[in-house]
Amino acid sequence: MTSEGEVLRVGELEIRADDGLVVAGGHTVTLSVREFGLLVALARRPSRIVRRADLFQLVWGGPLREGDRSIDVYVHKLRVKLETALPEWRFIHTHVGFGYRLEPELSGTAPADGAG
Amino acid sequence: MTSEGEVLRVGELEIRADDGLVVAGGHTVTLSVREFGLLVALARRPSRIVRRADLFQLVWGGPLREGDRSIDVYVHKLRVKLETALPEWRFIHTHVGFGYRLEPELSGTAPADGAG
DNA sequence: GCGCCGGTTTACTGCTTCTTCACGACGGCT
DNA sequence: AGCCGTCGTGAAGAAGCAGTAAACCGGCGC
Repeated sequence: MTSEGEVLRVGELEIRADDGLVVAGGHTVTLSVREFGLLVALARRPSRIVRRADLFQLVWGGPLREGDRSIDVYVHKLRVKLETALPEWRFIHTHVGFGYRLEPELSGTAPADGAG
Repeated sequence: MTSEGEVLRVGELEIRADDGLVVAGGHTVTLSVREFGLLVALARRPSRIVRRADLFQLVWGGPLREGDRSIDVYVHKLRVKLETALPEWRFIHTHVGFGYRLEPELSGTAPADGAG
């Protein structure tokens, strides 16, 4: 009965893909269906850029229509919730013109990101 | 023998699954068959989300028919009884679109939970 | 037969979630 | 500098889902 199904881990995040449950540092994070789907889609390709069209296909289940901003809106919602749960960390990184990348990174502290 | 059968503990709740008995803080809580079944089904997956279809299968013993609201009704009944027994605590948490999760949580106190 | 009790179904209400829109910031290009 | 495409963000309306009360139904004891 303790079979846990698919469990994705990204930094302090524990994502139970089969249960619809996310735990951040021992606390349960409540996500909506879309938010959760988006997080799972990103978490399955950690540290890699996932194109917007691919995200839409995975979460919404259809082709991304021109002018559709749903992804932007839900990336924002997800960021807010993740930041509320783990203020120290940033998870979702934007790659303009390409897509989004999920990777834990300390916020506030200057990351070794091309700086230097 | 001191074998007590299956005893589930969730916070102040002590659920004697084989006896059909629930004790909350030394006080016995009287539940009907359905209420008890529901509580046991949730208590066997503590801190995890149990889907509505799974709950129905476990408690009612059949597939959840479309439009059936029995689960909602019994979750409500259960909440009322648990809250009467332990007003300080909330046990059953709703995850819209996913299911329910059993976990003791102080009412009124907002945990670090991005859920809004 | 009648009332009680638990289970089931229905109806109404309210909140959550989803979608779309609007405006502004940012960066690249001319 | 000005224009344009992309993304961030807040808000409004619509749709879906859950909370809740009450009606309805069948078994049981009086």
